[in-house]
Amino acid sequence: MAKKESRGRQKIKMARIKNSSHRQVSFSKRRLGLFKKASEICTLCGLEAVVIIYSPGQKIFSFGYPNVESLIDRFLSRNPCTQTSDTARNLKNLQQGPDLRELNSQLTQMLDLLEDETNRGEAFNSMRKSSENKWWWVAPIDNLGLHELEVLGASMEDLKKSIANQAMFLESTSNSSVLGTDGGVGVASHFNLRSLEAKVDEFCLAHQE
Amino acid sequence: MAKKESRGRQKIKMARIKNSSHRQVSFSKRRLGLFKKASEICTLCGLEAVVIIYSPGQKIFSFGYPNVESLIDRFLSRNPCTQTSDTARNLKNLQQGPDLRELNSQLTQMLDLLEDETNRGEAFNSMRKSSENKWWWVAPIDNLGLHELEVLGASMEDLKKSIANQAMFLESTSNSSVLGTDGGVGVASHFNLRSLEAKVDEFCLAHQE
DNA sequence: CAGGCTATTGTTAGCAA
DNA sequence: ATTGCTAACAATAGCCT
Repeated sequence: MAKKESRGRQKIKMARIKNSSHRQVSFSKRRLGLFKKASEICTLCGLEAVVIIYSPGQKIFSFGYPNVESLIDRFLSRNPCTQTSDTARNLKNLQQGPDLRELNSQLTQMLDLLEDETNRGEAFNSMRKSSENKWWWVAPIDNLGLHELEVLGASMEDLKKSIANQAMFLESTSNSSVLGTDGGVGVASHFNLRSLEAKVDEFCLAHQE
Repeated sequence: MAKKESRGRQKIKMARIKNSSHRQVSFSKRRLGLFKKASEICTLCGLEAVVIIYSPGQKIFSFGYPNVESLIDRFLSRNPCTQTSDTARNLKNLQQGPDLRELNSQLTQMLDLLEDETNRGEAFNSMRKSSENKWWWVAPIDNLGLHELEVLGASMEDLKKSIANQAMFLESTSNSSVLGTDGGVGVASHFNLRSLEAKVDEFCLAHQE
């Protein structure tokens, strides 16, 4: 029995990771961690929060509870440091979330709950009551994976009755110059949290009409 | 030798904490934790991020690297789902950070570096090179503690030459109806990260003219 | 390149001040 | 309401598949 003893983490040095590959990995992992933390503080403390991450590339990752845009809007309204408030107010009127968002939010919930369910299979019972008025939301900066979204959305309907809580995170691409021309050509959308992706994928295929 | 064995955390249940007091404590701690995580991912991965938290009260806590508003602005610009983009563009022109911000940012850095310095006293040596083009910033939603800010700012100038890195977090109140009338009456501004507050306080008093 | 694994470091409830 | 402490939990860097 060989003993593996040097596989754990080492102390991290707080500086930009030089190795691009390692940096990317760290980013992926930590992004999820950050979003999870945000999710937790929202749930535990019953408050609203937004996290937006701009990757060096063209991707924007954002997480918001209950909704990214409304919170940003509120932030602008509350932030009259510049002449912003006026503009922000106008913004407010225009700012109404499409329906794609809602779908997405439900998707989000499902994915995460699915995880919990898979792992334990009963914790969601008590969640159901307290989470009906809460909606985790992951912002699609552009149109994002409308493709997969529809697929998932369909199968989701089946599950969403019994699950609702926590958060999941979604990536959206906004390659404004490479792939997106006018600002409406979302590309990639990955859903990952632990091993959820695989499970969800199964589910989707199974529930596809 | 009395053994204290039941003082650690227990498994947290992911639901809103009923006890308002506990919830507040948890919020304080977790908020710092979240900001720290955000700070870390920014530093390690060399990217930009924003975190905004809306407490149930009137307070808004926000953290942004390198700058909250510009990132939010960018978010809005990149998010043409509604007719927002137009408005956001206008917003862009108006949005220029005052100078108060800069002061604040420097403060921020100092505080954190101070911690590191206190703890180790030499790690900051290598930081200095790589952090010159990075500015951690904590957003004052209103005008925030202009009071303490000035006091700190003064003493800060003395230190800021030798320190620059990481992030610290600042709270700003936006009691728009209670204390603020027009949107220019910030009130509280606390700086905390571990035991920094005390140290900084000392420092400020020492350096006050 | 994404996921699984695990030793380690990091975070944080519960107390007490 | 924030901080220090400590022991539990949780996140994750380094590896490997």
